[in-house]
Amino acid sequence: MSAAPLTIGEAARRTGVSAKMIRWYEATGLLPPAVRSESGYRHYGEADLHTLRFIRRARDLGFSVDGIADLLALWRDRARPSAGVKAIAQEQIADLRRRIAELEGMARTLEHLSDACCGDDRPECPILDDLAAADRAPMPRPSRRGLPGRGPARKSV
Amino acid sequence: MSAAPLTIGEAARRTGVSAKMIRWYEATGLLPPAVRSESGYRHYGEADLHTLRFIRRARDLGFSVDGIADLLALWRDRARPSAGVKAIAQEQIADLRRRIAELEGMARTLEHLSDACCGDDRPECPILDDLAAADRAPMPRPSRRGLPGRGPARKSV
DNA sequence: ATGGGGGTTCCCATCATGGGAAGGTCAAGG
DNA sequence: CCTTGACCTTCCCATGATGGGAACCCCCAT
Repeated sequence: MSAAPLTIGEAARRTGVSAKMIRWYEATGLLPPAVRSESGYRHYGEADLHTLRFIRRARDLGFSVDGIADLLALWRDRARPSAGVKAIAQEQIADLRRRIAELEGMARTLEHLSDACCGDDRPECPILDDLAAADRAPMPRPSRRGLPGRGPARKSV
Repeated sequence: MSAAPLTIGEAARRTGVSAKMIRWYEATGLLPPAVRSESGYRHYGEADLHTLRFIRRARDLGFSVDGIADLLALWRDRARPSAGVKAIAQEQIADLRRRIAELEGMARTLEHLSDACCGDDRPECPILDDLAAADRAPMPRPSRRGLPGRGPARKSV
């Protein structure tokens, strides 16, 4: 057994987690410190690759790093009750549904406005009229809490 | 006319844009430098409030600050063709739809997994089994490009 | 032995937002 | 007049997950 230890770049290639992120996960405690060669290179074995793929998959399902830490702990505890895992998953689902609903609301509003705008050479524009409408209640901003949202924004719309 | 000039806090209260953000919008050029009193306090008039409400509304529709800058420019240009505005709105809609589809995919997958997990005292858990499945292709991460995603993440899942 | 590819650390940027410190200003009340 | 407290100013820092890049070290193959 004990396959040849892989360097971080190789581990990155095989798991789809970038070398940069592997280092970061280690620095922030999501991963235990990797074994080092004499010269300081990190080395990874099969078990590490497994963990990295787990992380990668969880990220793809939208879990935050904190959530993944919880999942990893449960994963390593072979006696865990599945109820705990299911609860985490359902919180995540609820979170996703909340975010979807928020975006859906925005999209629908914009679609209405866009449909009402003829989009030709003339300056009349219901979209701008809506944005500029002065009669909006200054609601206390529905608190953006709980919207991870991943990924840097596009450069410009 | 010329109503009494408002302080930044008052403007914030009336527009739903926090004082902090008003200063930041000014610092980054989204807003022109505000008029100052002798002692350095920023003062805002009706036109400024109007602009701030415009910004607030656009943020609520998910536009990035860059997008809002474009919209503001069009708004101020009374001769603009509405086509430009409509194009921006439709890009934004497409962006929202893309993000929704991504989240929807995650939610559906998780729902399948969650449904398959009995969530009791026993340790068997299809959710963890899926996350741990080793046979995943290390696809080059579907490039998170173009997903603004607003708002800081929740503290922990 | 030399070159190139890849490792290491450290710093910086993103995007929109809030928290907080240190210090100046203003209006109301004693 | 002076205090008090609310409000303003600027400046720095943190968030989350990610990438970019510099400066430097290491290892293997020609």
